[in-house]
Amino acid sequence: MEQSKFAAPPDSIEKAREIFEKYLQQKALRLTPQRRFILDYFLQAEWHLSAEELYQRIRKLDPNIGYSTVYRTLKLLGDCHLARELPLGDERLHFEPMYKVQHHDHLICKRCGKIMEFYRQQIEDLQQEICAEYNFVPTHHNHEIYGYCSSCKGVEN
Amino acid sequence: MEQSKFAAPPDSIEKAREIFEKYLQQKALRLTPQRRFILDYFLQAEWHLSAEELYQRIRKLDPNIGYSTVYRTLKLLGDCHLARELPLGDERLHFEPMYKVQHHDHLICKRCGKIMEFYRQQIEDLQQEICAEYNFVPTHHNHEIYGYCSSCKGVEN
DNA sequence: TTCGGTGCAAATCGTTTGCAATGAG
DNA sequence: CTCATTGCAAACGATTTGCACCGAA
Repeated sequence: MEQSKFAAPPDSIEKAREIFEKYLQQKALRLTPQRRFILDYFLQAEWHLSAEELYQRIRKLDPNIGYSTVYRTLKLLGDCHLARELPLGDERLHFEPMYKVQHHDHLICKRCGKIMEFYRQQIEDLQQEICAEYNFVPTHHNHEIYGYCSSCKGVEN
Repeated sequence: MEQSKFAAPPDSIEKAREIFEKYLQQKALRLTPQRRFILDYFLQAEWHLSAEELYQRIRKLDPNIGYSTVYRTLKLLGDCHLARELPLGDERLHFEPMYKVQHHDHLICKRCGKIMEFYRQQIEDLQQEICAEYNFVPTHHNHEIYGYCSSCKGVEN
């Protein structure tokens, strides 16, 4: 029974590292200092980041880590469910660390760009119900609601 | 009260044309043969299309319509809610004609690419409820569930 | 007659990839 | 030792834009 989406995220950095290391071993991949560094930095991020943002921040701490390594590592983290890819409406992909966070989806203001998080167990349950009907095994979902936040909804244009 | 998302889609090509023409007039934009042609072709599409697909099909019927005109017109159609932008997991954006179709969201198989449509009034209602809580005025949403369809769920890899 | 629209080619921009050097196991 | 990984720069692919001509209003 696949349940990656529904498994609780790791609640300690150590546990997350363990998941990553197991994943690498299983695929006969190597644990490099760069990968370890990116994992640690990413998991401690307070919020979702674009690859670019992550790269810029990491580069300040260690200028020897390249752009492509960040991209490649982010993909690995996605594969082992330590990162979640989020299409948040702009042209780039954002990544949300799956660490100590409860699953949630997003409300996005089209005017000021403000992003809020929401969660409804009922919606999660209904999705399960739908999947069962279609005989579909879900791994993850995207759910974003676009519109205008309280500060922007009256504003002209 | 904004309700673009919840307004019924036009149920005749004529009504859709009217919406488009009103929109253009209101913005002091011009109704060109290209725009008319793209509108008509797009609305009759049986399903969501990428800009590329739309361009290729239209080009067969009228080789004088350019790539950029398709993109620009699709954006206009999005603005007046005759097209809905869909991020379906691949690198490109798809556009779904909002014509005679009931609103729905998508189940996407990560292995074979099959796309199925689902709809649950309860989920729509819950979204409204969430927006009310956040004092947020929704215009539209994306909701895609990724996983494996019935034919793919047992398959190795 | 006036500007907005068009097609084309070039530019953008996020992301991916080829490659020679590096280093984890 | 081997072969996965790295950083860099070049490549890619979807989308956008500058521009000179065109044509809707």
